[in-house]
Amino acid sequence: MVFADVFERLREQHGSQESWWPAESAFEIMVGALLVQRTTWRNAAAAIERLRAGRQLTAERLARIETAALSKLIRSAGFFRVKAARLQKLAQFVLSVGGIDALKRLPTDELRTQLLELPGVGAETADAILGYAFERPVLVVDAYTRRLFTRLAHPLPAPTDTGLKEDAIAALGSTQRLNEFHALVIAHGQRCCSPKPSCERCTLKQICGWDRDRQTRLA
DNA sequence: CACCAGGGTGGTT
DNA sequence: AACCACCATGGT
Repeated sequence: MVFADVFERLREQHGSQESWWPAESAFEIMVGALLVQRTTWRNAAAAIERLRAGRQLTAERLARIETAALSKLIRSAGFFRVKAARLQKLAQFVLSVGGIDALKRLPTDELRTQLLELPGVGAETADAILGYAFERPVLVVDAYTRRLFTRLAHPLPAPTDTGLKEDAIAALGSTQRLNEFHALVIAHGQRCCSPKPSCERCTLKQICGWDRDRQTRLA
């Protein structure tokens, strides 16, 4: 109930979010999911464009390039040394299983388990890859999602990640709607509910939970 | 100048 | 299980 309601109201406020994660292949989305960690999409996209321009945006090339050379290409995404090593592990993994097409045939649970074994792939990145690269019906729970639903629940306890995922899948159903929901939550978090002042500028305060706030720190 | 961005990991209490 | 430091660039 809550999810479908929030979804509609976020859409009213921010508009539909189609093709929010632009990419030309599933592999490119996997690369982007690692590069965007704790950075802006702008900086991650610049790194992807440098990889593309250098013709390194394939599993074959990323698996073979020197780590130092790779880290220079992705410099703009930050944490470039750790991310370079992680990208190479990802590329090697894709090659070892027989390519992206082999991964597309795996059941969602099994695919998720294998993704989580990769260095640098935690719950959020795994779900982003599942949802956007492989179009599986999952919810990406990130810091924006937790903040929003913690505020909505206030003063009740914050919902758990697994609870949010189950409810979202039950309420929204399709991969397309789940992905758009995630995009809407981020658009809302970026344009409206900033971390610190807690929704001073929000035009739909009911969504942020600002109107039910009791001077408590909600971030 | 401080703060933040579409996290994950390893170590400490 | 809850914290903590660390990774590092680029925009505001």
